[in-house]
Amino acid sequence: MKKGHQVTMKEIAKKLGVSVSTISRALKDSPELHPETKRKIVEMAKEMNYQPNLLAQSLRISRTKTLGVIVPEITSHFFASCISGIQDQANVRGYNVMICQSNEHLELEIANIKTLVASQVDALLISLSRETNHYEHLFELYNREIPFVLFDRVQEDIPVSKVTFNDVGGAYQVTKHLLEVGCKRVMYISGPEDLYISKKRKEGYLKALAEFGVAEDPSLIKVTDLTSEGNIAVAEEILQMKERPDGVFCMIDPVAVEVLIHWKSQGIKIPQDIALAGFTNNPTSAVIEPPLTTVSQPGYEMGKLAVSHLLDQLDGIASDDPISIVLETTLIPRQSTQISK
Amino acid sequence: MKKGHQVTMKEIAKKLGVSVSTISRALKDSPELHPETKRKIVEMAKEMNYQPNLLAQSLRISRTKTLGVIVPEITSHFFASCISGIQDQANVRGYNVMICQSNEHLELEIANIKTLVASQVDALLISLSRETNHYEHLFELYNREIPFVLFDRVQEDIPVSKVTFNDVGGAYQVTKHLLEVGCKRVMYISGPEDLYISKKRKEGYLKALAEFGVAEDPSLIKVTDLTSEGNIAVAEEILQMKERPDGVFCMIDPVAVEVLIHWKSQGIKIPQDIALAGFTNNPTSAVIEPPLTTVSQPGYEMGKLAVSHLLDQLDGIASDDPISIVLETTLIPRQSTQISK
DNA sequence: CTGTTAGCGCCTTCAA
DNA sequence: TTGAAGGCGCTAACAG
Repeated sequence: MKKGHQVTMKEIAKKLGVSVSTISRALKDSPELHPETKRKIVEMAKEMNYQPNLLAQSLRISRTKTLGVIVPEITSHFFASCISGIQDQANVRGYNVMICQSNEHLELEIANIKTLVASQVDALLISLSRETNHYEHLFELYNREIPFVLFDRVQEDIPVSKVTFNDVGGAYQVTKHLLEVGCKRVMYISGPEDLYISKKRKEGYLKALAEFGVAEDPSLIKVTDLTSEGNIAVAEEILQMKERPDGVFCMIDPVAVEVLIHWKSQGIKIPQDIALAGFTNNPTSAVIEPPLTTVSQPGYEMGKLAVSHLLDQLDGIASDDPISIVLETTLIPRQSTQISK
Repeated sequence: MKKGHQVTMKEIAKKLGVSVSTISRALKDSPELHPETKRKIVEMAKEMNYQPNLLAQSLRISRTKTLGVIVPEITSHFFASCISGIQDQANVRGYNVMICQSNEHLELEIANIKTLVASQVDALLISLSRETNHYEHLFELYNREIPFVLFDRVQEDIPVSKVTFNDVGGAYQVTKHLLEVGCKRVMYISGPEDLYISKKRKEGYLKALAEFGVAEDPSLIKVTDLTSEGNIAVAEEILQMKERPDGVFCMIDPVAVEVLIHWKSQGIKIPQDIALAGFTNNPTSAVIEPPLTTVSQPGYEMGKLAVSHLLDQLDGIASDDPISIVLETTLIPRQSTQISK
């Protein structure tokens, strides 16, 4: 199959017996042009169904008005929300968006960056993959002076703007909530320990404990690799403990969901035996039984803000100096922590 | 902020004292070239960190190796899966992807098409918005000979290839299942009646009834506008019926989920009082209480297949004659229809 | 084996 | 008020 022919300025020019530059001027409503000529050209363009070739335009002005986006996973509801916010805001500002997913692989992340750069996107928005443990590709972007921002999964040492959630605050809120409903032994189930959010949420967890005068207990911090098997293994491990926790805060909702299902299958009552909370506010968490207490992160807002700031920088409205934008999270208390005493 | 400069062939040429065409040839590994020259050029290109400008390349060869995708909603898990499949398969075949969402609006759908066409995508994959009730924009694409395929939300009269699920079959499966577990009065909750899937799933529903010798009963077909309010209104309506159904098949999972939640809040036991089933197999449906019987649609596979076929057509491997690819669905029986007698 | 030339579609001086 | 010329970065036919 071959693509049909697109009308070009040249053809309009020939048809009307004028030069291509006149067409160009007429179509961008240049004032220095006879109104009558302009009218005729605009009319003819419409009649011939002329559509400007963005490729040629971009090549000429060396700007594509396109942003590149890299996320770990499109199928994650959270990242889908971010993308949605990015797109909407980009469109508002007259930009298009090219989206790639890294599938949580460093290698793909690097390949995606390369593709997007080759496609001459004006700037990038990146959320790092779980595998990303070195950052040369990002420093290279920086050195090549290709504007970009990091969002959600960020790396602190890269000198670009970052948009994140107040992870410490969110984890603090939820831990505090567990303590307030009466939990005495609150556990934190963390993801891989080198992940940014693992660290930040642990920080919030410890902060709440400290505030309530509860001593840190290493046996009350478990680590999962975030796979289903890993999550369920941790859930089972907890059941085997001599002294079980009476409240558990999972770093992310999917872990909490799998723990909850496993425990229910073992006859554990939630929240009576163990209260359980997550973080992210996935759609699933609201409908599971019992509904899961969690912390909501406005992904759509995050996407919008990231684009706004990035374009402000591009347009010179905002300074090029990197800033850190921190979005607040909201505790969503549900039945999984509603201990009636 | 201004974007940093990108190295061009011209610069490599000047540095090495050869012509630009020689550079071009070396970089695409042309055989008619002195190996030594080639070596030097490739080396220098790497040293200068040369990256080809896809824009210029595309303009020259008038092919972008980019596909445009339009979906109603990225945040829907099903469409996210499709996108994921589209991207993966496109990458395998050396294509990039630009994604747009219509947010279920016809106007945005039209605007998206325009943008993607202006960006010179080689072809499009489109899933129609709910609002789309006329099809001039698609016929225009067709007339302009821009290759495209429709997937999931299709319109039958457009002479292009379509990828769909066997909706009739899926609805038949799930209705039959309800009848087999002992339901006597099976209801179908439909979406807006002009939607393709509303019609097709009704067809499957009726087919199963007929096969079981059950007469069609108009009072056992309800229509929702698919909003939360609409869904809950229908749920409540059913409770008010003198003769309630004992089994209900909802056109899509989200409807079933909202019905289920409303009924539970009213003290209805599922499946004992009324058995309930959906269609789509959203992640939510597996964790709700009771887990929802539904029909799974492999979105990722759909995306992959749509791209494969489209690119086969583009590459002349497949005929340009439109075909219809129909994917089979799978019944996922869960507790919401597990009536123990 | 390599350079010259021409042009993809568009925009923008510079002249007229 | 309009046209001619040059060039964005790259490829490809045509000469040598």
